[in-house]
Amino acid sequence: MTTPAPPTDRRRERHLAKRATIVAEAWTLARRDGLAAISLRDLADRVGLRQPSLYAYFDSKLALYDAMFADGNRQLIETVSALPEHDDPHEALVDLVEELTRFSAADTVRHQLLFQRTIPGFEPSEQSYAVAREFYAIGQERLAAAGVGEPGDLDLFTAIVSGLTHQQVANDPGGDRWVRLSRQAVEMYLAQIERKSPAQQSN
Amino acid sequence: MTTPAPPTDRRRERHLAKRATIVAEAWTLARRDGLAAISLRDLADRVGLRQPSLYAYFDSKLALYDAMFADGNRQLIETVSALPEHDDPHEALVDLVEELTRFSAADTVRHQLLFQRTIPGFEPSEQSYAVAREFYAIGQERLAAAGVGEPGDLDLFTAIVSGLTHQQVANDPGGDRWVRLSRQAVEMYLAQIERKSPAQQSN
DNA sequence: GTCTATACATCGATAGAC
DNA sequence: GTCTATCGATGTATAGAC
Repeated sequence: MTTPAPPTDRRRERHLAKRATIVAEAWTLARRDGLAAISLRDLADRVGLRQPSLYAYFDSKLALYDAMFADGNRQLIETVSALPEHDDPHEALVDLVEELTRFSAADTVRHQLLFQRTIPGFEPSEQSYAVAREFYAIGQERLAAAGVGEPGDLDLFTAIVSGLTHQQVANDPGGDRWVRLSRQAVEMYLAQIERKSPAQQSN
Repeated sequence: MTTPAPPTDRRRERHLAKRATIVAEAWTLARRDGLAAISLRDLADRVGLRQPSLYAYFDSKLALYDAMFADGNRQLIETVSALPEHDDPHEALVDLVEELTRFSAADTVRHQLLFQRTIPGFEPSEQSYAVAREFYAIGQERLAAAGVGEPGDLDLFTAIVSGLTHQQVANDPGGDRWVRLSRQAVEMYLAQIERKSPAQQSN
């Protein structure tokens, strides 16, 4: 996909390290100029290379976006994995939603790449998409712990989360206007689930 | 902003008509290649002009995006204005949300330009933004009719609508997976409002 | 208003030497 | 792997004829 793997482990390690540096610098550039406005010449300069040399690490600009997509999703997994354990699955869900809204608010272009289809021609590769699915599975787990499993209920939940994050990013980039609504949104959602099919427990 | 208005009404009319044609063709191009991938040379070809002649209608590419932004918002206002009247403000709200989700699903790039900040450097002009505010006012009116007025409650509502539309566009572009959830989402929302501050009436 | 012609800077991408 | 050199295409803009 990107380039034939170098022969020795040493070389391979160096190669991957440099690749990571390039991706990190690409995020910086994207934050400054916009995601679609990343210039490969600028990027190369910032990592001590000439523009054509980038092609030793990425087959194309879209391949760079793909690496950023995978990277952003790994950050997402790391972030939600670091959340403290909770006995109460409802509270755990509130924590999750608040954290996701903060995560998006913290980096507009990251949110843009991960959750919006905005770069013409870009579609995540199978490998990168697998990382995204891994995150989705974590969310699904938390929902299941709160007693939510119906497909339609899951869709409603993703809509709520995506709505909070999107509004936060679009209308209050630095702030917490929609972060503060996370708890209420989760309570509203769980009440709706409960209303539809009352569970036996409610401790 | 764009070009000094032609002297006579006849000329002005022609000018505006051609401008509208260009904008319409720009939408077609955006749907085919992506919003950020519109080429002014392509666009000029499609309206029977040479590329420099486009500058008789738009000062820059960003000015073209601005015209598209205003155009899309006018379509939005037209769409929600065409909704049938309703005695029940709750039902009117359901209709509105369903229609908004359908509207977004019907044209991904239009949704992208209207509701996501995706084009580097683009920011709506004051005039274009006024059209967007006009639409927002309509929505606010409908909400007020349903007894919703608190700022936080409005924010929660915009999050729900933006979530439904975004998920519909991103994960089921041609379909109605989230359109079908609109009614449930509105009922969930109104129940939450009612729970917070029970109203005197409930007819 | 529209054209031809032209200019400039920038861009992603490739060829080929080392 | 990295370089130089170069390609074709792009957006932007202007001059000047008609």
